[in-house]
Amino acid sequence: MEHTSENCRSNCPINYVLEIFGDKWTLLIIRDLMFKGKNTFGDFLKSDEKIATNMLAVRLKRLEEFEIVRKKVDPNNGSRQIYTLTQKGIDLLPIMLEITAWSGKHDTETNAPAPFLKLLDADRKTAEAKVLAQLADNTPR
Amino acid sequence: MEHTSENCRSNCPINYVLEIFGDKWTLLIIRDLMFKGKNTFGDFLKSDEKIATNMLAVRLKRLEEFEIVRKKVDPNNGSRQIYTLTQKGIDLLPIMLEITAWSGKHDTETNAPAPFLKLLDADRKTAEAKVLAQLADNTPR
DNA sequence: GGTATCCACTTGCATTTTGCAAGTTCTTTG
DNA sequence: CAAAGAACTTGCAAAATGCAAGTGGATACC
Repeated sequence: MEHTSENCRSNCPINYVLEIFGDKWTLLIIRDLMFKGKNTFGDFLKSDEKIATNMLAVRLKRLEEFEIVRKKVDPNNGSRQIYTLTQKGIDLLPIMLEITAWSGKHDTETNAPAPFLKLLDADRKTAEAKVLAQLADNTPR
Repeated sequence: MEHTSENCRSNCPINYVLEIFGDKWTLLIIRDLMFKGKNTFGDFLKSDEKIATNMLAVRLKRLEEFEIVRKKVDPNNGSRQIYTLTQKGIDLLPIMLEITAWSGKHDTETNAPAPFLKLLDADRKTAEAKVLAQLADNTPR
């Protein structure tokens, strides 16, 4: 999806991510792909926040259009689609980690694991590498 | 504003920020406060994205409720309110910088200044300090 | 090979949120 | 004391969201 004067409000970098992620659902899909090892429509549906099927379908389509997510038929099961992050999607990791750190600091009820928050605070780069390694692990080749 | 089981979908850290910033406008106000030296209702209205007055009023109220923004009557002009970031708001800076870097990399049309993107890429901490210094400068005491 | 089941959507419709235009109130300024 | 500036508020149409039910293409089971 292109980002032209007809369909965008400005070329501000903050606005650019708002035009993609400025809703209550899209970023949850990224979270599930990035941290939870989820990669099918059914997986995303099972998350705590209970996205509806129509919302999920529209959001996945948009993420494909922006080339943040790619889908392929599961070679082991032709009725199953497998979603994966593109490099552009993987590049969101630092944003996701900063968000996690901020919520970890300011939300008293956060369920972010304390050891991970500690690692984040101590050494952002190691935390990043850890998530990337885990991502590579459960990504089907 | 509290974050209880009645008004929140989960205690996931990503979800926590979505419940506050999961719309197309709220983060633009933070941007204006953080990077553009804006601090009044009228200032925010003038931004490129053209937020409507009712949206802006509701968003500012919410940001106050979450203690991300504070308002005070301008001592030099009693009909003017001055909005400032709380510490919780200032703590959003790393998120904002990662967003800027991501958009700078992936949006070919971005208007983020190239020298700043370069600095961000080379040295996140210095970039952060620069913005903080500039913020302290134009914050009325 | 026919039936049931799983999975990924699609559709229809009620509810909520957004967007726009036009006030209103309060305060300062001349 | 009248006019103008600033910060909202209100009303209403249009769009987005949320929920429930339905569809269509694999695969699995007998």
